[in-house]
Amino acid sequence: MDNYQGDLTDILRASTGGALGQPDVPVSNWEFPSDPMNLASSSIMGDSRVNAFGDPFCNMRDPLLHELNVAASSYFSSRSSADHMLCTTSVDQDHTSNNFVGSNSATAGSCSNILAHQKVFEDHEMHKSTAAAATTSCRNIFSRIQISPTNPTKLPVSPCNSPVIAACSSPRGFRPSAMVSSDVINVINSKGCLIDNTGSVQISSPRNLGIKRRKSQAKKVVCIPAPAAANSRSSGEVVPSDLWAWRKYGQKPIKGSPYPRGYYRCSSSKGCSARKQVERSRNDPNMLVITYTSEHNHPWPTQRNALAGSTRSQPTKSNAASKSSTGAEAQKTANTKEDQKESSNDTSSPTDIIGGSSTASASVKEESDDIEKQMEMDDNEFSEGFSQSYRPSMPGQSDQDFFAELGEIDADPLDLLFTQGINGQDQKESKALDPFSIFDWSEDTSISSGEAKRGFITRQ
DNA sequence: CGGCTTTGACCTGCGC
DNA sequence: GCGCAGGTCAAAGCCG
Repeated sequence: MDNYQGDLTDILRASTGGALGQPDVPVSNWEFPSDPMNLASSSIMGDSRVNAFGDPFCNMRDPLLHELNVAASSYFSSRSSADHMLCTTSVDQDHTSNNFVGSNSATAGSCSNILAHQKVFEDHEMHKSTAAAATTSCRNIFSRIQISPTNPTKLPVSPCNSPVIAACSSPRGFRPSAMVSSDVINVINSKGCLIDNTGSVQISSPRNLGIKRRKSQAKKVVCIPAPAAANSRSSGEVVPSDLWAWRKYGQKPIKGSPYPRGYYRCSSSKGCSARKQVERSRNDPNMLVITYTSEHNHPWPTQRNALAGSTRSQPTKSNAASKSSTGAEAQKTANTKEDQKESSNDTSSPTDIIGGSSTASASVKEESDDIEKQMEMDDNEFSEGFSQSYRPSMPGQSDQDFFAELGEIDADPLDLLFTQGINGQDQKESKALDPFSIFDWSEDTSISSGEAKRGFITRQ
């Protein structure tokens, strides 16, 4: 949990200490859109290419990214949470990582969720979008901070090599990009997501460029707070879990980084080429940089057992260590709870899907080895890189419920997921539970799966 | 027994 | 061509 505290700290401190560069923005000024999901709908996200090439699973969303969206949904159910969210936009650069005091755990959780979205920012997609698109995307709570396609020169000198990030202000409550100072950007870069000089996410490194070109694979990079110890492995490596089953097949020390990089491949389905790399940010050990490579060639695992091992949060040796205090049953319980938590992510919680803890804030970023080259890439190529989108779970739960379920989850969230989300049934029911159509992820909605996904993704 | 992690060895691409 | 670094393989062992 400690790993998350810093994020929450950032949020709360920012909320109470005055928004960085925007201390005078009344929270009340920020208005909720009538349709929260439309917030996530930007012209950037409006690209239908994702579904254009017949990917059978194109309607599915990346569970991780989905969770981010869901978090927003949950967040929207709480005005107070929104307030905190607003604050997160102005993260204090002077934040410290571990001094958070959660006076309101529920709020803090929501806040973290919000932060997760706040830290979601786009990369190259913004470059491919027009300024108008950027403006539109500002409606997206997730993209309030985005890569600016227009004024890269104003970028702060960030340790990160990440593309230009510009504040994307809400047309209603937020000021224009000026509201987000370079400090904020720096914070986001340095803490939220270190798209900096860390190995796999490094953009400017000739070697990495070469590797990327060599691999010629689309990648998406997700930065999240390091999950709590519950997910830690014997090596101390924390591996966020998502709906996919990942099997670790390698680990390598990365030059220049004190933290090794773990290599995982999807084990949900044989033959699935999806892979991910997990490493800690060398600039912020509390942050994990997860690089997803390739794509799943199968739908979400429909049963949790399909993820066997994926949630083996305390495997083997580490388990033994864990058992020393709690015994095998404790481990079993831990795993079960983790599964539950992950499952709960399917339904309402974004927080755990990534971090297995209740305060996962995430930054989702995608990179390309070369923006210009990326720009040159045709749509088809792009789609091949991330053609797959995933159908999200349809929680229909309030964030309050979510927090309640963090403690005990009885129902199988996956059931909810597939009854509401995938089967597309009970839409009325979902509607009732989702007055804002938050969970209406049908392609016909203003925010298609591709939109939702592309809102956070570019290619690498 | 199946699936997982661990970890050293091997492979590959790139820069010099 | 060599060395480096990242990425992958596969054997060994653990766990439920």
